[in-house]
Amino acid sequence: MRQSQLFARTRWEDPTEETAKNAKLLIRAGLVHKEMAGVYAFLPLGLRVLRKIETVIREEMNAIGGQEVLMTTLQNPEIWHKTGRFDDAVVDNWFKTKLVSGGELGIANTHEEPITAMLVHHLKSYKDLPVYVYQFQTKFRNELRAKSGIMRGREFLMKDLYSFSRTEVEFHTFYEQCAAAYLRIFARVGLGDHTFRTLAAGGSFTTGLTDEFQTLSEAGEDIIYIDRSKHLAVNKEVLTDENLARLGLERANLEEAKSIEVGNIFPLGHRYSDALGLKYRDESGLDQPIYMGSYGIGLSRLLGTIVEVLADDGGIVWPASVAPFAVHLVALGSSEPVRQAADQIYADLSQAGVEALFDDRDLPAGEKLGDADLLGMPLRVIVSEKTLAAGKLEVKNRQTAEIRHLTFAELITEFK
RNA sequence: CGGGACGUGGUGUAACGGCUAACAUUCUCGGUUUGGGACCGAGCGAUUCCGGGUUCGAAUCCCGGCGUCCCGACCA
Repeated sequence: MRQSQLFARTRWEDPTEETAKNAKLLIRAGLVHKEMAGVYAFLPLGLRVLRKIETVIREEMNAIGGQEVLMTTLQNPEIWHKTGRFDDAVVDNWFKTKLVSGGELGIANTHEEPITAMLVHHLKSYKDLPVYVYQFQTKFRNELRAKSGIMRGREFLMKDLYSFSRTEVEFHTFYEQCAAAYLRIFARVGLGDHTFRTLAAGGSFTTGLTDEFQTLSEAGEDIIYIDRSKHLAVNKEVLTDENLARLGLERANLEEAKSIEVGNIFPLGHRYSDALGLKYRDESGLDQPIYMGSYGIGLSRLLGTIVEVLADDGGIVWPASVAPFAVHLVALGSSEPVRQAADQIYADLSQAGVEALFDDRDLPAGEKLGDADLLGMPLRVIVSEKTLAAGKLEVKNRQTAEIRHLTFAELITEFK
């Protein structure tokens, strides 16, 4: 993409109304637009990151047998009455609206009920199970207080998967598969070293313990105790000797840290399947309850977490897996030879299938280099009088700041 | 929801109760310039968040509302 065509402009100064690092950088870089507190729109570059995160998650969910669907935002209250969760006293952060005819509707804040109710029409026999259904969908939650920029919004994109198993044992097998998939996802988006599977309390969904995936960051809302060698952690809320023993951890090896909850997985048991009448017929012709689990990752929060954790003083640092573009091609100077050479390299990169953002703007070098740092593509490739004279491109790694001088052919091999 | 801070061109700031609300930047036009937020010149851009009050006079003081951020509570 030619940067001269990109409508979203960068800003040099921090927006005064944001204090969170993720919001300051994402707004300055022109990746998001704040609509109101806790509500952020994604601009072209931000959307590209979101789509790449989505792709990573989709690949991992498909690999463990997930089937993707897209449920609705408008929700039928009848279904929710069956679990008692339409009541504002039970779920206090509903957004609701009304039909012209007067009937009340829910606006999706989660999807256990509709997915379970939908599957009543499709799951009948033990032969149909297990089934794993997931989606990428916007959730709306009427938070008392939106905060931390993009991290805790009233509207946000989430991947939610629901598992439907015949037995608790079958459920547990999948639960562990999903936990492993989650660790792969966080590793692939560049947060592997910073993210810990963490034992936590179940909240109002379930009585038992659950697992969270927590990324170490001062911007986090949680306090966890981590064992770095075992790469496991315990949330402060369930830090007991019994739980430590369960995980094979010892207090002496634990380190306290603030963290961001980037994902969670938990057993739902029969709670929703019973309430909504979802059951299956077993081999002997008897009806049996379906054992459910729920598995969530907030994509927009994950995007914000990547910014929080990996950014440096110069701006955002994207891992290659989720960067808007693999290469930021920057032409310095507007002389005809530089222009032509840069155009040619841009065309050649496209030809080679390398996604490049081409800064073809007629701006002073400092501004273009500053933007390149702020936007944070993994590789910055400079074309200038200097590089033309040397006959090689200057290639800078955004994360390590390493500078190399490569021919185009050498550069291309990086992407094979 | 309790507490606190704040609200002035697109952005960032300034202005004792008193002149045409100032400066920088962005943007437009012309010229120059190109390796770390260039230069010169000329322009455009504001109902000072909204409503009410005090006053000869309000961006400024008072009341109410709305909004934004922060702390706490809450967090499927």
